[in-house]
Amino acid sequence: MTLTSVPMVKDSTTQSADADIRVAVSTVIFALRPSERDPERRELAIPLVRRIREPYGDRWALPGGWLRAGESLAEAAARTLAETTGLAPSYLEQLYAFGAVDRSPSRVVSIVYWALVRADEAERSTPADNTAWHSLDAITERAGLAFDHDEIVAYARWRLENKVGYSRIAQGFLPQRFTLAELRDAHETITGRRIDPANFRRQVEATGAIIPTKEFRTGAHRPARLYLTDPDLELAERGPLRER
Amino acid sequence: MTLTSVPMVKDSTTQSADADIRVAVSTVIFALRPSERDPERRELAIPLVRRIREPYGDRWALPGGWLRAGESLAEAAARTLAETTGLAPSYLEQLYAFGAVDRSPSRVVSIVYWALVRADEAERSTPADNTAWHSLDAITERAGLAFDHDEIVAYARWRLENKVGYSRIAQGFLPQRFTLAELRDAHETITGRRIDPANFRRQVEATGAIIPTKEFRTGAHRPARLYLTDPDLELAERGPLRER
DNA sequence: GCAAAAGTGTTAGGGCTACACCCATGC
DNA sequence: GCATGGGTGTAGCCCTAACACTTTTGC
Repeated sequence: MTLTSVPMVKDSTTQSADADIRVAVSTVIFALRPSERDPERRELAIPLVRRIREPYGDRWALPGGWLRAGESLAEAAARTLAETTGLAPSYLEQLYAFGAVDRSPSRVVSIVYWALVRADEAERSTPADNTAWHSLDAITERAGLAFDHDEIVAYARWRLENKVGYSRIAQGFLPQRFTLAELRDAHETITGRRIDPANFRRQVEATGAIIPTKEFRTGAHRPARLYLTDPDLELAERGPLRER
Repeated sequence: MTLTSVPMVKDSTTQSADADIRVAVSTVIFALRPSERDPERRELAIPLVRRIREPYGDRWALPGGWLRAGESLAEAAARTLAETTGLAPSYLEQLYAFGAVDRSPSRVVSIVYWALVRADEAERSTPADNTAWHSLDAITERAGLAFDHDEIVAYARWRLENKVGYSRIAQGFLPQRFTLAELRDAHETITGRRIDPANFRRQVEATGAIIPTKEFRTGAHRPARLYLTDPDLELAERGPLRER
């Protein structure tokens, strides 16, 4: 990355910005995808982009780019999401702003977002060049991502895992119509814990977050009722923020 | 935060960041202070700085400043906190990155932190010039802060109110030694709800977040035992993040 | 003694967990 | 019919809210 000398404007009465601090936006894009070892099981995965320049040339990194003058932070996140996966997110939330001095050779502040995409869309998506889905477990085991992206991914995973416990975001992984078993499976693979099907059903029904249909999914056993996500409810409480 | 007119510099050597996006750091610094109307009661308050330049000249704004090349985001927040109040925070956490295109005449991304300072320190502090404590209720009623700072303050208050319900942060408002009534009063003024003293006592004791001493605070009635904050416990769970 | 806050005891209700049990389907 | 997941019932446990009651002080 080239450091261009930008005229420092020192206001005599105030310290102004150091002009060589740049703003990037990156996104951790979660999907539930069939595991490669056992295609019957699903696992958390995110798309990564292989870097072609220094620093960290040839390493995998989070999709992202420089913030442009005319776009907001969330717009920049949605843009890079579309550029790398061709998808629109079912959920998008700011994760954190990372600004340690030594996180990059030049001074970069990264505003990181995290997003969910639906399982069916993620499978049909055609990732951009140099982009591939990576299992979260593999990333965590092997580490070695560019910059501080290993830490960022770990933090995003922690946030997802927490939030799935007190919100409806798990529904952001599922297609429009889904069974309770699919929703439960999403919870189980995200948290890594077994959930009692009976109790899960009652808890989810009590929240009113899902709408029963009259359709059933037929399979090897007793047909399971299909549900819809209530479109009037946010997947997670956002408080007084009005982003976008 | 002061906005000076800086020459637009377009970086021509790389199609990289638009060089005229600048990074500021601001902080919402909460304290519990005696109410002006009724000094027996305490209320939430934050220090604000009166702007002396356009835009928003003469308006009140959150303390902050430009991010400097050699400091991290949290360091910048702690620095402006010390500059405006002369205090060190008992708790400091990143709130959110605000980056709407039109939030300032020039393009500014503000990384906002929120902090707590202890009541006894806040009363002894000598705010910097053009700086004064403002009751949160008054800010919310009157609105009229510079930039999008009304929204930022509202969001910070929401975060504080939520977090006090599932963490120990209320202790960040209190001096080293405090009574259970003082801790309960902090909870009550933050949430605006009455709390049963008996139940509150048991719940707090059960968490092990406070250490009973052998001292008592004597007053008009039966003396109350003094407690200490357990220094080995964080005031709030921070997950895998290792800021600073 | 009286008022008021500090502190303890007790009980009812709700939610969660574990698990027994019935239902509907494909094979 | 049998295996299996879909779906219902239920009892114990813990946490919480509500509130009665005792203790200790200043006045």
